[in-house]
This record gives sequence, structure tokens and C-alpha cells, in this order.
Amino acid sequence: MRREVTLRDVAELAGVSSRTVSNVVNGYANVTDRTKERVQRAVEQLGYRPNVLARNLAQGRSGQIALVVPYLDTPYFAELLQSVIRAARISGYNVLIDQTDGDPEHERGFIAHGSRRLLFDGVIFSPLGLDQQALADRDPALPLVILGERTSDGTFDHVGIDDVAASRQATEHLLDLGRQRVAAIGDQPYATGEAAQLRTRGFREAHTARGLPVHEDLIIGTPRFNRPDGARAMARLLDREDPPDAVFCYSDLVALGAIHTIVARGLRVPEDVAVIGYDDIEDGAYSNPSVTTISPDKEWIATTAVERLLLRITSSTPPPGLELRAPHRLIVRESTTGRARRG
Amino acid sequence: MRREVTLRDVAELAGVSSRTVSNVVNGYANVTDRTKERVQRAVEQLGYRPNVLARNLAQGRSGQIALVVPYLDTPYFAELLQSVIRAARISGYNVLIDQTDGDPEHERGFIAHGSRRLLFDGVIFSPLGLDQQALADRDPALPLVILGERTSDGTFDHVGIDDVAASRQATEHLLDLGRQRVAAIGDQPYATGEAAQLRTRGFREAHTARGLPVHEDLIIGTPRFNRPDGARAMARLLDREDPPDAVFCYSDLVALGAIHTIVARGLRVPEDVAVIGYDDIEDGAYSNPSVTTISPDKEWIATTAVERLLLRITSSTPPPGLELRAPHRLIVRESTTGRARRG
DNA sequence: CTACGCTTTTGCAGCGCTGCAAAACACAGC
DNA sequence: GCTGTGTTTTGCAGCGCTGCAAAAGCGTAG
Repeated sequence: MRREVTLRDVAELAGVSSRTVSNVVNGYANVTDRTKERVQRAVEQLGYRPNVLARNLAQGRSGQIALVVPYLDTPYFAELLQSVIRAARISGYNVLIDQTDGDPEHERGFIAHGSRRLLFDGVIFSPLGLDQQALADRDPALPLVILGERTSDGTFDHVGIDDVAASRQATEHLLDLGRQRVAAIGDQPYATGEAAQLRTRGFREAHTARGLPVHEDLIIGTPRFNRPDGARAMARLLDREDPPDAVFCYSDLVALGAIHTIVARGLRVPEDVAVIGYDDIEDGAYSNPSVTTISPDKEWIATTAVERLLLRITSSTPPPGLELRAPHRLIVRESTTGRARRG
Repeated sequence: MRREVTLRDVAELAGVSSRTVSNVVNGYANVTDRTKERVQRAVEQLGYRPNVLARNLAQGRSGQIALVVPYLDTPYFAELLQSVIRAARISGYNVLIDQTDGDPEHERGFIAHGSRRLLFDGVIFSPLGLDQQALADRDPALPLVILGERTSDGTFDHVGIDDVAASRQATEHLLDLGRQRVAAIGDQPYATGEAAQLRTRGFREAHTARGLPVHEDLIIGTPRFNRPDGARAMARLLDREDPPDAVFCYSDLVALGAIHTIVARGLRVPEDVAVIGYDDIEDGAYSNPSVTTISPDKEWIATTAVERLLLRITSSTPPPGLELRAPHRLIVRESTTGRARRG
């Protein structure tokens, strides 16, 4: 590979110093139109392209942010990723992506002190295997924005929807339909299951607010929020003597898995069992039946996360850690109100 | 932010030259156990971490590969991305991700001469808006692996399945079921629609091989391979006087959209219309009905693409451009053979 | 003509690491 | 003790860019 064109080559051809070329290329400082033009001509003539690596080293920054999520084949994250990339690009940042499979060690590696020093300037992180404590032990100098349910300790921003309120709203929707035995699929009663626990809380609140009993035995845990887990959990519920007549699923994937089981057993959705999901992924809108869901504003989440992260990266004094609540709304589809409802 | 620990700091503490520290850290050359140990102690004591940026600049490589795809919320790409990341990490590479939305300008930017020089060492690229010509005009020095249907011109590798054979197989499956009027959704009769055209070819071949007529008017084009387009195309087909009794969809998403429309009109899948998809995304396995599909070996595609790309990156003389055919198989599910078939 | 303030341009050092080739060392053989 | 060979360590230059501060240029005022 032959040597690439450098700033100095351009400088020589244009008859100016390399520093001036740099100024032109980056639009820094004042440059006379005459010089600017001369430089630009030389740049074109030689086909000069800045060496990003060298620039990064000199500036001590990488121009990259990392998005770290547990699973990429989860449509929710895929959709989010898309918006994050778009938002980052607007500000000239590239997105480095990684998937942790929820492995705590792997997750720690990303936020631990200097583990990947300078590969990225900041991280948008959706932790799964790390509890609050592990988060606190991180490299304090790394700009960080957390997605999902982890309360901010003041040193990072947290972006998410109000899980309790949203879950309550979802459950209330089922109760409004007159359902008597409402189940919940997705509880995770352990340290790393904060998000799930908040949803369970909302589920309970909806019942107690109406003076209804919570069917504790209808709350089913799942290790992950995917289709197979949803399908399995639903099978357990249907195997009972007194199966539920409605299910609040902690993700749309879980809901799709659950519906799959219900239909496979010859039961109808929503007539026999009404199902509501969470996340509003595209699949849910096109499935049969389409899935009623809680829709978080993903675009808002992505742009806000990027915005806050870049602010953190560029600030000399770290901004306070904010708790940012994204808007959400209930989208009613066939899985709770049946075909009739379709527009 | 205080100054970070550098190689020189470690060298000073350990009483050796910075070059020796470098040798120890990277496992280069011979180093006596005694020195090695002393250096390692110093590294730990100071909490030294190599500066990736500086290393990259000195080595003239970035340790990153880019994966450029048209859409990230397409499950097929999301699933692929996952495997690519895994394969790259094994070799110590990070994955930079970008989505082009199929925009030709944007796509060109990634492979044009030096546009992002050194940000990545090579690209795995799934072009959508670029035709063969535009591909040929790329920076010849950039290691490149193309996914999907673009014939290699010998300067890059191409990884994909045999679209014609797979499509023929899919169509034959429908004909085997005794269907008389088989439609196809997804044709793209223009320069950038090569993949679609190959599928249409397979569709035709299946008919002619059996001496059956191809219903040309049942071949419907779609700009994209997503649910809405599938739903719309299916609506057009059902609006006809003589609707089809089977449909070959050029992606699972298209199939899901089509099924959605069929069911919404009160028709049954597969009794009234049998549907087959392409890609084998997880959604298809859990939908109602589950979708019969052509399943490309994504893991094979991802690992092969990464492998070839890294080979290209590390070779001093560019290896020949290969045409690599990934295995694929037909997975029969409910959308063609009905519930009975389920295990 | 000199001084002054402003704009434009420059030179240099250095970001932190690695490639290269030379230097230092260690040890065996004569 | 000296030479030769192989191993270990070192010094230096340089990757290509930017930060900094000084230098040069330029126009106006005194």
C-alpha cells in the first residue's frame, strides 16, 4: 500500500504551512479567502483525506460512542439502535456496538476503569446482569447514560419510561375489559431484575387501587423477555385448573410467545385470554392477532440519550445525573379487544 | 481530567525502557522472566492501560471493521449483526455499525476512496441502492466483503445463498401442495434489484421445469421487503377476480404482512392461500400461523464474511475475490401445511 | 515614519505508541 | 582473555494530526 496523502503534502503544494491546511480543512480560525481557495484546490488535486486516527490521538478523543445492549436480535433494541445511530451521526459521532448477552463480566468490562480507553468517548448502556452496586464501581471518568430501570446515583443519566405507571395502565386496561383473573408474565425477583419488579409493582397497584385481589400465583417469572420464555410461561398458566382470562406480558416478545401457545391449544385471543404486551415492536402490530401494548417513545429515548451523553462528553464539569422519563402510551389492538376494534 | 498513565510512566517505575514495557504488554519478542515480572508489577501498581488510539496510529490500523446494512430494524440484519459481532470479537476486532436506509449516496460514502480513512480496516457491506457499476468504482484498497446478491468482480468476496435454487425450491414446495395459482411478492425489475430478480428467476424455473404456466400477472413488485409492503401487495392480489391460492414472498416480513392481510379479510392460511417466506427470522417461527420459509445459514454467512474480511485485511497481496455460497434449507411450517403439521 | 491593535499564518512540540536497527549483554569455545 | 553467536534491551524516529504561543502581515492613527 503506497503512502497516503498527508496534511504536509497538501501544505507543500499549496505553499502554506501544514497548520494552515488543518485550519482550512476543519474550518478553524480565520483564513483569507485566497488562501482557503488555494488550499482547497490542493486538497482536491491530491485527493487528501484527513487521517481520523491521527486526529483522534492529537485531540485525545475518538469521536465514537458505544451502545451496549444485552441482545441485538431483540427488536426493541434493534429499533432503538437505529435511532441512536441517526442521532449520533448528526453530531458527527460513530456508533460502536456491542452485545453482552447479559453476561455481568462482559458488561463490567465496558464500564470498568479504562478497559477500552479511548476507543469510545462515552457509553449508552442497557445493563442486564449488573446490579446497582456494580454500576457504582465503574470508571467515574467515563461519560455514561443508562437505559432501562436503574436509578441514577447522580453520576450518570438515566433514560426510561415510568415502568410502574405504564404497567399499572396496562393492567387497568385488562381490568376495564372485565377480566377477573389477570396473570403477569415476566417477573424477576432478584437483584438484576429491577425493571421487571417495577412492572410487577404496577400490576399490583392496578389491582389494589380497585380493591381487587392480586392473584399471586398467576405471577410467573421468566429469565428472559423473549418468545420461547413467553410460550413456556403461558403453557404453565394454561395447565392450571383455573387458568387466567387475561395476561400482562412484560414485553411484546413474551406476548407473542404467549399468544402462540394459546392459539396452539385451540383457545382464542382475546375471547378466552386477552393479552397485552410492552415495548411496541413492529412485529406486534402485524401479528395475528395484533398485540395491544405499552408504547415507549423510542425516538425520544434515543435522541435524549445521545444528547445527554454528548453533553457529558463535551462538558468540562460533569453535569448532574438526571432521571429522564420518556413519554409512553397505551396502544389498543386486537389481542385485547378483538377484531371488531380494527379500524 | 488528570493525565493518564503512559508506557513511559510504567517504564520509569520498572526501571526499563518504554520499548520493553511495550514488548511485555503485547507479548512481543523475548523478555526475561525477571524483567517481565517487574514490568507487570509496575503496570498493575499504576493501573496502566494501553491507549488504543496511539497504538492504532502507530500501527496504521484501527482494529475495527464496519458492518453496513440498509436497515437495522429488519430482523434478518439484526440476527446477522449479532453473529458478526461475535465472530469479530474473537479476532479482537470491534464492529462499527451503520445503516444506510438504502440511500445510494450514503452507501457510496462508505466504500468511496478514503472517505473514512482508517476508521475501519474493512467493510462488510450489504448494498441496496448501489448497482454493480457503483460497486466497481470503489476504493480498491479497501478490504470488502459483500452480502446479498452482487456478483463479485474479483476484487472483493461475495457471501450469499444460491437465490435461484432456493427460490425454485420454495416455489416447488407450493406446487407440490397442488396449488394452481402461485403468486410471487417482491420482484424488483431494476438495476438495484438483483437479489429480487434472482428469486423471480427461481420462481419461473420451478414452473417451467414442470411444464406449468407462470402467471405473470401474479408477480407483484415491492419497493422494500417489509411488512407494510407485503400487506399492500397481498391486498392487491386478493382484490383480483381470480386471486392466487399460494404466495411466494421474497422475505419473511413480506410473508407476515401478507398473512396479516389474508387473515384480516377472513380468509385462512394455508387453506385458502398458502404462504412461504424467505430468511427464517424468529418472528416467523412464532407467528400465527408459523411461516414456512427458506432458511439461510446466518451463522455461516456471518463467520465466513468476517473470516474472509480479516484475511483480506491481513494479507499483503490481495486474495482472489471469491463467490461463497452459504447453505440453506426449506423449513416447513403451518403457513403451507397447516396446523396438522405441527410437532 | 512609527506605533498599535487586529487578523492571519507559522513553527514546534507532543498525543502514546510501535518499527527498526543498533547496542548491550550473556555465554560458549578457543 | 578474546571472539563469535544468540538473546535481551534500548534509542530514536515517526505515525499525521492539533494546541499553543509566537511571528508576521496589515491597516489605521498619531
